[in-house]
Amino acid sequence: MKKPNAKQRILDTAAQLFHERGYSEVGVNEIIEKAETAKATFYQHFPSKESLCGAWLQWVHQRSETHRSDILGTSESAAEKIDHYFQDLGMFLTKSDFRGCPYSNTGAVIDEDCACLRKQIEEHKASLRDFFLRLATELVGSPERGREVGDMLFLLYSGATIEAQNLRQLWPVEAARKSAREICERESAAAVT
Amino acid sequence: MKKPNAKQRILDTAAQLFHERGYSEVGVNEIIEKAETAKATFYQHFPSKESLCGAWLQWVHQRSETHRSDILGTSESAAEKIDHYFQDLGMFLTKSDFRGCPYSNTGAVIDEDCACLRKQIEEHKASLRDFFLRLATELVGSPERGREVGDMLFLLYSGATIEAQNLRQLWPVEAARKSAREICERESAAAVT
DNA sequence: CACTTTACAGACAAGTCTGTCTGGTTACTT
DNA sequence: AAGTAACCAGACAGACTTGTCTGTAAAGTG
Repeated sequence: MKKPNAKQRILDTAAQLFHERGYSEVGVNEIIEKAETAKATFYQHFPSKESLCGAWLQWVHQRSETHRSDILGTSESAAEKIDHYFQDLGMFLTKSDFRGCPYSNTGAVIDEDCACLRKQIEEHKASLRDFFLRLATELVGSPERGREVGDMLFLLYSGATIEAQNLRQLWPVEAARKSAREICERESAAAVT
Repeated sequence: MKKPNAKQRILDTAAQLFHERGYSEVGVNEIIEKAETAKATFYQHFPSKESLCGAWLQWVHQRSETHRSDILGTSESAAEKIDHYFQDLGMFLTKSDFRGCPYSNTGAVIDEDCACLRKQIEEHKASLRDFFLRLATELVGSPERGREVGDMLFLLYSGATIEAQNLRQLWPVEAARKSAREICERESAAAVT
């Protein structure tokens, strides 16, 4: 159980701290201290704190993309996959003390000219939206209706995430999940017609 | 057109800056400079920056409560009131350059021990949820079903707000509005039965 | 062995942050 | 006219911020 190299340690530590308290509330000094490394080493690997934030968000993106494609790869029905995803959200939020979406939390504190980070947020959200769009289209058959239902699920998911964070409670996720299940039932029934 | 007193100037300036860039990204120095007042005056009226934040959130809460009770007071149907509220959200976000909910944005950057601010967030969200709950219950008749539909609308509203902020685009609000309209149609049709 | 990469410790710069304090000025009220 | 409350300018403390720089030590590679 050797400890990983400095860059990885910095990234791991930053991931934890950024997620727990938010990008703007964590300083480089704290990160290197907790990562047990030196400031020179930090700036050898990351040209700035902002670029570390970018690396962190990319890492999160990769994880969540993998998670979604794992779900898409199962033999479950579209409705089951959607339900599965909401269930996992609940587990994730419970585990991480109700700190919600790293992208939304970061987007709320960076200024307009962090174009690179903004783009990452945009791309992540587009990918998440697309996930729901695909499943909804599979569910209802029609692409037009699929887009509508997909966006609805996407917004329910986002709303549940942010309100669970605000209230430090799980019920928004459970309410969203129940709503999603209801939508799936109705839409798949309508699709048969 | 005399300029208002110092306290009001500080509050107005802080309201603008906090909303534009977020609580944690705006310093006391900038506030007093833009409000054209002195630091001593600031601390004469507000014991701390945090208490100014509390005053700001309270002010926002009052405005939004008034807005909601204005809507509730009209002669429109429940479905029209809900649609009205989503429409107003779109106008608000467009006007304020897609900076979303002050409460969510603040909640993402304050730490766990700002109990006072946390409570304000909780209360505001409870009041917003209650607004949708009342309208949904009016719409569907049954309180049980009203709670479910109300929560769904609440989460759609929150999701639309946060994603419009993340993407700097209006479509999440329009999608949520359309979904809400659909829900209202269906539920009120079901309620007649 | 020599060379290069990686990492370390930490001083330092230049600025920011919140909050305190001193002292002086304006304006309203009695 | 005297007194009081509000206000203002700004120095100051003490801690924090990101980022640079110097110099050293260890580890892997030819």
